[in-house]
Amino acid sequence: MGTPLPRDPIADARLNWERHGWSDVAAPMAAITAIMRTQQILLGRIEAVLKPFGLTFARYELLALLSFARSGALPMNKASALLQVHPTSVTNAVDRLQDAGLVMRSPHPTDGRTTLIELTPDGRALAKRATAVLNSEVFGQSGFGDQDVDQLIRILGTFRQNAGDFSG
Amino acid sequence: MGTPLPRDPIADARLNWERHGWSDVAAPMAAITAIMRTQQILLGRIEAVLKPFGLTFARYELLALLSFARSGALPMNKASALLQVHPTSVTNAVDRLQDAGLVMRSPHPTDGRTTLIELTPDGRALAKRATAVLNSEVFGQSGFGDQDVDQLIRILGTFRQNAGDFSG
DNA sequence: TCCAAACCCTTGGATGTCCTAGTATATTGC
DNA sequence: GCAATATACTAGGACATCCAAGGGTTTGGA
Repeated sequence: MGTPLPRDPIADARLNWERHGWSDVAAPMAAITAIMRTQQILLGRIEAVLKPFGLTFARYELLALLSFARSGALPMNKASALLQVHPTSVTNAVDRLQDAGLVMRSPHPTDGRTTLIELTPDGRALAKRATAVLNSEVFGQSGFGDQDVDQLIRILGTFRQNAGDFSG
Repeated sequence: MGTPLPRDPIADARLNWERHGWSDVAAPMAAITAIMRTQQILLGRIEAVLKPFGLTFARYELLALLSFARSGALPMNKASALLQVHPTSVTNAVDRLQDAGLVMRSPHPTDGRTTLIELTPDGRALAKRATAVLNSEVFGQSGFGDQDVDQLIRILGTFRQNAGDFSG
């Protein structure tokens, strides 16, 4: 995985698609495959930055979400919905963050079914430090031009809305 | 995860970034987060289509790659490089495809270190059928406009090249 | 020639994601 | 008021990914 390939494997796949008579879907296939690969690269960069903090991307996202909540606490199901991940994934992340002393579980005051996730002072401080490094090392050096960033936000925003992510 | 949110969570995150004085990286943060989420949606669609075939995306990618190789066989390390995944992931995928009778391992004729992965007739037939459904159900209904597809291929292609994926 | 370095694949361990069930609590309808 | 339904979280299993380490093979310099 270290050495660059002499040719773009996705461009090659697109040519293969066209050679097999699937020209009508070759371009979207290439675009979708490129999204998959780009996500993989970006996730790798993010995880490398977070590793010294003992965080993974999944755990960081939860910490960041909590740090933006006014009370610093959210119900599990709310976090699951906002992060767009399966409830069991939130349970998993909370388990580990709790072991690390970064969040606490507390009962919901009126609904006995609901568990609140609450940021500890340590968790809030770590979220702040991790965000600062992420901003400077990843988001500030994304490698996308300003106009391309705007294009991505527009194209992927439309896609996510059509996919039913949000109604906005 | 079923009900659409009333607001775009990524747009909200961008507003939070700006409110905290990180306006300079708020847009790339939103673009990168959107890529992560879009990948998640697309992967879900792909896996749903492949499930009836007993395939996952990782295993399908390997089958498709082999079906485009002239001899129908590739060394493990070649497959790892072309698919841009860790060698152990290829080992894992080959194990399961071999159990399903879709590929075979065979020794390299001249290099005793290398193992060749070879498509069986069943594997070749399944790859063909799965690709047909993927083309019609996913790539043919991507939800991206033609111009947006071209933009994505351009933007992400540049990004991947700068990230060292290929030297092309 | 010969041994160390490089290379290739596999195993074992850790993480994360999802799915299917199962348990506990709330709400609704009769 | 009590049973039926709905909701919220947890437990266990299947997969995929990566890293670290190990054993076999090849290559190249001393």
